[in-house]
This record gives sequence, C-alpha cells and structure tokens, in this order.
Amino acid sequence: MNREEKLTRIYEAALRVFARYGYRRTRVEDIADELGMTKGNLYLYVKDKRDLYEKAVSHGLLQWQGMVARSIEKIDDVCEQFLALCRKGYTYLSRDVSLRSVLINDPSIFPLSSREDQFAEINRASMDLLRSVLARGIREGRFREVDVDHLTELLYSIYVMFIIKTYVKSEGKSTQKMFEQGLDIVLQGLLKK
Amino acid sequence: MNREEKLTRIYEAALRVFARYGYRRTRVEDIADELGMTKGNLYLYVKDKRDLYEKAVSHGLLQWQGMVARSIEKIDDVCEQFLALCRKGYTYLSRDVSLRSVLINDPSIFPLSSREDQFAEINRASMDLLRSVLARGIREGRFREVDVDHLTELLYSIYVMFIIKTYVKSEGKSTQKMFEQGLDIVLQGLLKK
DNA sequence: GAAAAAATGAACATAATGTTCACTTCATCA
DNA sequence: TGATGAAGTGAACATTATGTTCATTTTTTC
Repeated sequence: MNREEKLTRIYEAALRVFARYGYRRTRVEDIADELGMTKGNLYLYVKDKRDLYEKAVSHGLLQWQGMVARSIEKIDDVCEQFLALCRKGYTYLSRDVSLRSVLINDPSIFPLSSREDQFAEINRASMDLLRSVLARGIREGRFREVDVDHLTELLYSIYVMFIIKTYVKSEGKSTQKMFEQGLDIVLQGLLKK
Repeated sequence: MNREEKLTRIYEAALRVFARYGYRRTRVEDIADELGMTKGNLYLYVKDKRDLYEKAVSHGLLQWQGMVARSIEKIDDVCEQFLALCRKGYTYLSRDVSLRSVLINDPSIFPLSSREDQFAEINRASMDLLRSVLARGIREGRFREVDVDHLTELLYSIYVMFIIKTYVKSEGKSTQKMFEQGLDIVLQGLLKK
C-alpha cells in the first residue's frame, strides 16, 4: 500500500470516528485505534488533529463530487443531465452515513457565505460542474441565454439550502417533495419555449 | 421542587447524557447543561462524577425493578405471575433507551459474578422478588419442592444472560425465541404434575 | 545484511475537565 | 421591608487527559 492509498484509508477511518463522536470528543488515539496503529505513527501522515479533520471531510466531499460527476458524464440530453446532476447531488448524503453525521455535528462545513468557507476550493469545483452543464444547455440552444455565473451561484445556494433542510434539520419527506417541485420549476424556467 | 424530586431530575438527565456519550466522553458540564444549571450547582447534589454515574444507573435500575414489581403484584395465579415477572423484566429494556445505551457502553453493570457487582443491593432486591414468587408457588402446592435459594440464583443468572445476549450483543430475534422456549421449559419443570 | 522506510511508545507541554468555594441571588417569613 | 437561610453562580485551582514530538526499534527493500 503506497502513501496515497494509506492516506485514503486514514481519512476514511477518521471520518467514521469523527462521525461517531464529533470533533471535540474524538481523540487522535481513537482514530489510530480504528486504523490499528499508534497515534505516533498517525502523526507521520497528518500535521495535527484539525488538519486530519479537514482532510477527512475534504476527502468525503470529493467522493461526493466524484460520484456525481461520473454519473452525469455520459448523459447526452442536457436536460436529463441537469436533472441527474441535481438529483444525484441531492440524494447522495442519504447513503454516506459518516459524512452526513459529520455535517450534522458541524454545519459550518456548508457555508452561509463563501467568505467563511473552509472548503471553498471543493465547492468551487462543484459549482464549476453545475456551470458547465448550464453553459452547455445555452450553447446547444436549449436553455435561455441567462447570466451563467449568477445563475450558478443562485442554484448552488438553493441546492445547499435543500441539503441542510433535508439532512441537518431532517425535515425529510416534505422537503424532498419541495425539491422535486423546485427542480421542475427551475428546469421549465431555463428552457427555451 | 424538593430535594428528592430534584435528585430524580438530575439522575434522569445524567442517564440521558451518559447514554449519549458514554462515561468517559461526558463532561460534568454536559449534564449541568442538560439540566440548565451550572456544574458548581450540580456539585451541591452529588459527590463527584463517578457518584453521579452510579446514582443515575441505580435510579434507572430501580425504575426497571419498580415497573416489574408493580405489574405483577395483582396477579392471582402464581404461574401467570411467574411468566409475567420473567417477560416484563426481559422486555423492559426495549423501551428504556437510555438505560439500554448505558448498559451497552458499560456491560460491567451486569456482573458475571456477584462478587464484583457494583449494584449488588439492587440485584439482591430483584432476586428477592423472583424468590418470593417461587416460594409462593411452592407454598400453594403448584411448584415442586425445590431448593428456592439455589433456583433463584440459577434463574436470575439465566435471565441476565438473556438480557446481555439480547440488548448488549443484540442477537435480537432468535434470542427472543430462545427466551420463550426456555421460559416454557422452566415453567413445565417447575410445575407439579 | 546494510540502508531506508515505517512504526513504536515514552516524554512533554498544554488544554480540558473535575472539584471547590467565596460570593451573589433568590425565596421565605417576621 | 429587610433579615436570614437556601440555592445558585462563576472564577480559581488541581489534576487528568490529550495533542504532539522524537529517540529508538522494527520492518521492508534491494
């Protein structure tokens, strides 16, 4: 196992433990135990506890992002692609138990303003994916010629709001309905008549 | 609210918090927060953290015991009473979420040997209840004339084993079947032909 | 079997937490 | 109302727990 694989293993173990106990209540040693190593050894791979947390969360967010990106890359119709992007992104957390728990314990992971975003780079990449789909729709003459950057920001904010409502505040069922309704409206609003 | 009621409130809050985080990871301040008081004030009611834990668990165990005792006291038929005692005792933890979690985190609450039993007094009282039902069955000529003390100890051990299997190791469904089977055999074994 | 890489565990500094207590606030009753 | 005791507070302190480092040992590589 090379260093990169080992780091992956470390981040995934760390995320599980942080999910179980929350940041403050997990000790570095808990994570070392989960990995079957000593904390001294763990420190050969990470700078400090905070760093480990951020890397573990980042890793989790990147998994999410990668899964969504892969699942839409081969979709020909740009409307279908847009719908898939939104739906896959939105439902992902229902499967990733650890990341969901961590998010519940630490809602600051999803920033209210991008100014205070610890994971700005990852969020930016997610927005880029969204932007590229919107741009494609316009380029292909399917979507109206709106301001892509502003729309990306708007839709991303709505998307984040839905995720928080659904998984952090767990207003489950009715929010999911709202999501589908909102998605329908947005797509209709986007389409050229 | 008098002192005793306040102590009850404290023990119940403490049990909830200990259930949530486990003994080591709960801070005295977490419990004070749950109660809406300062930890300084909490210390006017308990000696120290360990004491609070033991009192909280004791209180939980006594609730259990009291519930079972009340639910069988008015049963006329001693066989029915015996069955109810076993069943009520066995199923109680499926409802008491906090006590169950605490037990899962700290299985030493249920002792392997009565030598190392932190809650010996409570367990003794529970055994007394069982013993009194067995004695009544014999007195009324329904049960065979076995040695009551030894049988009490034996049945109590089996009972504890079932509780651990069911709630700590959560070997749920099949264990419940085993319990009903075992209960049937024991009752048949007890009855005079 | 020498050199490099990985891992250990003890040591240390610091932060977190348990515990105490002088002081403040609140309730009771003359 | 204001004296008196009970209840509660929050800062201070002692101790423990935990994060972090590093000299040493073990394992791997060639």
